[in-house]
Amino acid sequence: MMVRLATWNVNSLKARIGHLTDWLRDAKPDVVMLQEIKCLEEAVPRLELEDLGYNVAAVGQKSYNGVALLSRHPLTVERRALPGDEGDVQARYIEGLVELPAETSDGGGGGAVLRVASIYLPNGNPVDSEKYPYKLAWLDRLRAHVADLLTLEERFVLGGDYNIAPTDEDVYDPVGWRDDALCRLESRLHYRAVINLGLTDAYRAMEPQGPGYSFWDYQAGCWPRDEGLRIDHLLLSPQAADRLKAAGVDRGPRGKDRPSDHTPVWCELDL
DNA sequence: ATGCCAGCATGTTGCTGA
Repeated sequence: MMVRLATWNVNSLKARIGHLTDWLRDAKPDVVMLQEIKCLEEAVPRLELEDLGYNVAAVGQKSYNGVALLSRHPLTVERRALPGDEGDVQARYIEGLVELPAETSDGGGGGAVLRVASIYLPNGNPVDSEKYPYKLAWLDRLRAHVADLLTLEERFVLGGDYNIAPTDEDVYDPVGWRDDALCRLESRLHYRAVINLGLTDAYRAMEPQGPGYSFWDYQAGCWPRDEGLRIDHLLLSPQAADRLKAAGVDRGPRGKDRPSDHTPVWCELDL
């Protein structure tokens, strides 16, 4: 069974609900990780999503941040925050289990399970503010949690806006962005420490040459000039990466009227 | 060196984002 997953920073779920439902009807993903829903959990337009066949789980926050999971299959929430700092109140992490239909079982008798998470990693700018150490600490906490998850030897997909362009190939102007929190070496080293535990970047694994931009600033005509960055990623456990069949970026939603500044990144797993 | 755009709340201006 082919399972389609996608991650999309919608930059306000309320403002983007029309684009989101249009895209869900077109792309028909099984699981979607959303970021920057910018609303409380009770303000999520649940019925419009459920009408399209999705189960919905969200961790919300007024005005800022906020993450959600959508799944066409049964969904249970495992975590509503990234472990490692009880004092961190920003809504940036939700983790759940998706129960796939029983006929996709690999022999265990029951249905197969896929663990998924939606991640909104701190931006970190400006780098001389307290926001930058918060970003690096968040990456360290993520590394510790991924290390724990890997001991389970499960299939999992951690999708989200990582606010990291992993290499210069992922930036339209690497020199201009060299000292930015999304690109600077210290950020990349902390991110690579997560990847190097054994995760696979789905897009880069399938498209070694493609620019794969997923974000274009609203300003300065970045979209028409294709001046983008690849900062939204689907990171796969080894057991999920073994099943990776395709990955890509869907630029369609970024070209619409009143778009998010990000566009969906997707992958397909044969589970 | 700054603003460029967009969304939101503290709302007709300021904060935040990337």
